[in-house]
Amino acid sequence: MAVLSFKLNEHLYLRDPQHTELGQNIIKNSVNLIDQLGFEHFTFKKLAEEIESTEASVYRYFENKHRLLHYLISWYWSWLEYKIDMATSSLKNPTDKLKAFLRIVAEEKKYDPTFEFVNEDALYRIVMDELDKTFLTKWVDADNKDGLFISFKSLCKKIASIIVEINPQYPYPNGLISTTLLAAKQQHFFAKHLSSLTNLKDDKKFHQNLYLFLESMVFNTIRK
Amino acid sequence: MAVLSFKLNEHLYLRDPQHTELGQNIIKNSVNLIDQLGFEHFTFKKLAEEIESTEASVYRYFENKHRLLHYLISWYWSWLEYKIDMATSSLKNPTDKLKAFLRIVAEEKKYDPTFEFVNEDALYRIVMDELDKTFLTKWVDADNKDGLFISFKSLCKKIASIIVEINPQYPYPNGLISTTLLAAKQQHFFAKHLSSLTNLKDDKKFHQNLYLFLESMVFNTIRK
DNA sequence: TTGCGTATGATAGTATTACTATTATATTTG
DNA sequence: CAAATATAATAGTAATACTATCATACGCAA
Repeated sequence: MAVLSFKLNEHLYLRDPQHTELGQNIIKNSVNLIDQLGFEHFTFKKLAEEIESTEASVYRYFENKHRLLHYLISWYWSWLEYKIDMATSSLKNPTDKLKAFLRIVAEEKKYDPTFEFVNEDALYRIVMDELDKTFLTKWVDADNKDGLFISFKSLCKKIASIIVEINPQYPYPNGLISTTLLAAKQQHFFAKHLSSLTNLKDDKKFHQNLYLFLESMVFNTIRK
Repeated sequence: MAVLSFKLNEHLYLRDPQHTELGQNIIKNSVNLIDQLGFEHFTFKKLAEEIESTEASVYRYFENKHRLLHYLISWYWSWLEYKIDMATSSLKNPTDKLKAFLRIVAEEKKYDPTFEFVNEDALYRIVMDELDKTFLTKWVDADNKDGLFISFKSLCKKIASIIVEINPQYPYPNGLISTTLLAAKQQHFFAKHLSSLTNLKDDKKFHQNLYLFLESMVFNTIRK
């Protein structure tokens, strides 16, 4: 079986976790632990206990837990971009491409056996709950210089260029896409926890309705 | 001079800070300190040093710093709703009302002498940087039960009802408004720190252009 | 086979944080 | 003046986010 992995920015880690067993264990179990405990209550100590290693060993892979979160979320965006590339490569019409993009953003994230050591639905929940913590810190600018956000930026840029294809006059393609990506996870969060802030319900039809919400917003906004 | 104050949910505090000098000092200086240090590096100890009081005294007003943040942000939403009420009360046409709302959301927040003990532009920066930390925690559901989010919900609800007036067929008024409110502060944040995620520049015309971005998104999305 | 480098484990230690508790003092109110 | 209440002063605790040191185990090259 072909093994697919993503090349992530080197500043995300001290030692590449994809190359060693301990590294893969760190990734796998940190996804599960952060999902369970929430990022604030997740510590390298607890992770070390879980994988029967030591705090010091984890610190040899990641400078701190914040960078580990960056790593996981970058992985998520790379994975999403990969899925979007697969879905759009055969399409010619930019409108179809944009729809395919929205469908993948809105769809349910399920465990994908292509990546044995990442639990995608847990990772999706982490993105939903913790994404903003990667940039809402005093280190944004430094992190940005280190290139920690390139996965997200790359995805945004790609979709923005599709919008430009559809309507070269629309002046805010990047803003609209970043808004759309963040709205997708916010609406899911609100459906779960603060239901009066959304009209979507956290039920079986959620992903379908989220798609309709995003589609109407994006296509109406950019039409000439 | 008339003194205006907002009635905020009682669960936000242990002792109402608006009633005492120490309380007002806590509010005033916590706004400035959080703005300077960021919420993570802000502590009650540092605040106590600043106001020449003690940690224990601050804890008599607020259960913890998280609730204090809730308090400040609830104050902000109440203030915004008040400004929107002022601006829209004389308007009959729901389209005009919605535009007035968007103008206030997008406009620059300046120091307003009506509220001597809150520095509104510092508070706006806090909202921009720290808002999401009020709900992205393991206590969302408990906090929600305590009513800590009513200021934000109340604002959302009010604006959503204007959308319903304009187009009763549009199915996602609440989702669109929560998206708009969050997009406003996200785009400002991106303009400042991650400029490739927006098409707006953090310059003098920022607020004007943010208005145009939001207006085109909202009005195009809801039109019949 | 020896020896070397590297990855990991074991253990200890530190400054800071987010509190809780207790007691003393000052101020307000009845 | 007495009683109630707010605040100050001080101490203490468990957890966190690291850093440092040393020992061991493993693979590989001479």
